[in-house]
Amino acid sequence: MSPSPKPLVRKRAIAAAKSVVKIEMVAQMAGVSASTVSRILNGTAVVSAAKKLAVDAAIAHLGFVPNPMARSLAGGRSLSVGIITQAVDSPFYGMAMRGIEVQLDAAGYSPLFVSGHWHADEEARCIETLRARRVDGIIVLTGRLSDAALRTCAKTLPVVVTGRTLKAPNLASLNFDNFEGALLATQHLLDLGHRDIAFITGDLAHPDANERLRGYHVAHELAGLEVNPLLVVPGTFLEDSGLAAVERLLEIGQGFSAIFGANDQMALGASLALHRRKIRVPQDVSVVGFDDLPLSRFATPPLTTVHYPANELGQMAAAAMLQMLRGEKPLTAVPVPRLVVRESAQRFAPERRS
Amino acid sequence: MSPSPKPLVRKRAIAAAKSVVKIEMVAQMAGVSASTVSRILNGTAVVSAAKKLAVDAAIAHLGFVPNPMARSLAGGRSLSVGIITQAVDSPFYGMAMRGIEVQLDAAGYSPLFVSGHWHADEEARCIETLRARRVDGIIVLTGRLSDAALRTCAKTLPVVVTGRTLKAPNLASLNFDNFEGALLATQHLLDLGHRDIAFITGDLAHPDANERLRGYHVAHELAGLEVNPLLVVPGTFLEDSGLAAVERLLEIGQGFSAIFGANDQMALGASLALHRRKIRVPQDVSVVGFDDLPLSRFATPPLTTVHYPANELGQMAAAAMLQMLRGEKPLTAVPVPRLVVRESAQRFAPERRS
DNA sequence: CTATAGTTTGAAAGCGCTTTCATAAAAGCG
DNA sequence: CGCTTTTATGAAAGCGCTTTCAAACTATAG
Repeated sequence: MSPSPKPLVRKRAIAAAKSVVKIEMVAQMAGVSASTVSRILNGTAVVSAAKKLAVDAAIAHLGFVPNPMARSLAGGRSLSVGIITQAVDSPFYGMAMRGIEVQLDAAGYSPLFVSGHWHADEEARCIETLRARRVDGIIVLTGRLSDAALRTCAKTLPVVVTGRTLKAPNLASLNFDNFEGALLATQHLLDLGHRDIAFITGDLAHPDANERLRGYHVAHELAGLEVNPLLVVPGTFLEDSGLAAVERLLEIGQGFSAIFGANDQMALGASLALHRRKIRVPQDVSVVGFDDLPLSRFATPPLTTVHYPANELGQMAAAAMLQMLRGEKPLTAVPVPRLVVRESAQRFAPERRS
Repeated sequence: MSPSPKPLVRKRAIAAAKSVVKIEMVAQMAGVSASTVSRILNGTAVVSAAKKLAVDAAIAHLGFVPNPMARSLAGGRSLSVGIITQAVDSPFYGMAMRGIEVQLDAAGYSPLFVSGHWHADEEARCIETLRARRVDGIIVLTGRLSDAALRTCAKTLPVVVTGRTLKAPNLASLNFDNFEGALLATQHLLDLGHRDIAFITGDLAHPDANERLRGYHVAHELAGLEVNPLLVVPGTFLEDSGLAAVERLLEIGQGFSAIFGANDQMALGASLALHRRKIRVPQDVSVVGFDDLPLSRFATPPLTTVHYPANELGQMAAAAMLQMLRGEKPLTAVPVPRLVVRESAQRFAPERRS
């Protein structure tokens, strides 16, 4: 046993041929210590102007890019935030994701997208995944997670959630006013003279769906009208459920002059059902949707719908997250609903079919 | 200067109240060294069955989850792969992303999505971003990057690219047969008796767009027919360009009995233009698209289109990447195109408008 | 039985940063 | 002007893992 610890200067076999620039090299070139470079990089302390200049030059010259893994490990933050979306392949969530991406990127954070597919337990698993990846915060786009679960999550990480209103420490909620939107849409139809307005609900396990339903009801109330319960048909937010809903309505012989779908996808499905029965939109029946998907503008006919500012909402969610991460109080104002009038709804004309 | 290095045992202030389980704690509980735990975690070496059992138990008991940052830093791999997509908010890329996500996840890798927005230089910047994040590989979904740029990139990282055929070391390309798909669609229209088939091209800066155009041409050739160049109208892959294309055709009085849009979005735009002019689809004019977007099934009328297996393609791209990462030769077989016949195209009936 | 090759295991050296602690230099004060 | 307070800077200790190296065993043979 040789007590003299021989200076084992060995090299990792892994390090690829092209060695990346490290902070130490920058330090050396600028004639300062690594600590100083780090301080400049993070703005953690005051550094003399001269040294800052030298370091900046060295960084530029060497093309140094700090290794995020090392930073995270040492700094205790990962500079990434997890996004729980419901479906990466949904146009709707896609827009929100885009908004988030833009904001986060500007602040040097990376988004980590995972999808929960509308399952509370899958979302819970997503949270675990994200936690394992050591994200600095989590943005939940709507979803089925219970309020309690979110609160618990917020105990250890800042959380931003959309699609519900929830007050809790370390948690911000951005809720688009679905009620107001549905109110607007229903009133539009009412204003056009429609009295028998069918409503295809979304999945009622979902707060959004309930709020939209409520808007439909309240619009009637405000107009002093009764809602015919037979005109309210359940849907799932998917196209085929809109189609099925209309077929059911037609089957039971329930008359209606307009349809309000709780989202565009169902409204489009409903349109197709009407088309199949040779019922014209909007001449025979008016159709209104909710969400304003990009494609709705180009539907046949272009769909009148409530604009859902998914992109802005995403941006705001990200902004709120960044604020929380900086220890500020997050802003939670959201854009107000706006009806986009296109061609799928027109004034009620009595000479329609039953 | 005291030469005796006093044993500074200080604690980080950062470490939150709830300390996470570390590998050392597992080691201690299992009565082995951290090295052994690591070896079991990674399967890097043979470990006696007894110890493995003890360690597994300890891991389960403590709920230990290795810190990916530390792993990456020490191991030299980040266990993440970068995906350059063109638009996170596109239904089309969304499906591919979903496919990628699934595959990667199963292998313990994380996807890192960035979008290039159809700009070569923006994509180049994306590559830098990803490289800075130390991804282990890059998947490029189509895009405008030059072949040369991709080859260069492949020198330092495994690359998988879709939407083009490219042979290079350390690079796999998965190319869906757009030509064959367009051939199928055009032949379908030809078989239905159509002779004046308008074609709305995609953005021709794009290989896919060219291949689809070629399919349109070759289908005519094979049928011994001439293509009327006036029937080929440029588009951009976006809905409004499909609409504009049809309007142009109508304006110059060019007769046609069918339209083949280089993607569904344009085909849908075209349908709307027809609808506006009171031209019925498919009675007056047949319309065929390409891509088979989820919504196309519910268009009015449901769109006949070429199915683009975006999800499968995404899965395959991810699978190929994982194979490369493991040092295997990647499989690059892709699904063959398939025409989905729905209701927007029907047999040519001469009693149509010009 | 002792020498030799083959296995399993642990100690310790990093991976590339951040941050603490200590020190040297600069500044303030009587 | 000596002495205390305040900066600016550097040395070095981790962050939580992986991996090398060598030591401790075990099995195989001479």
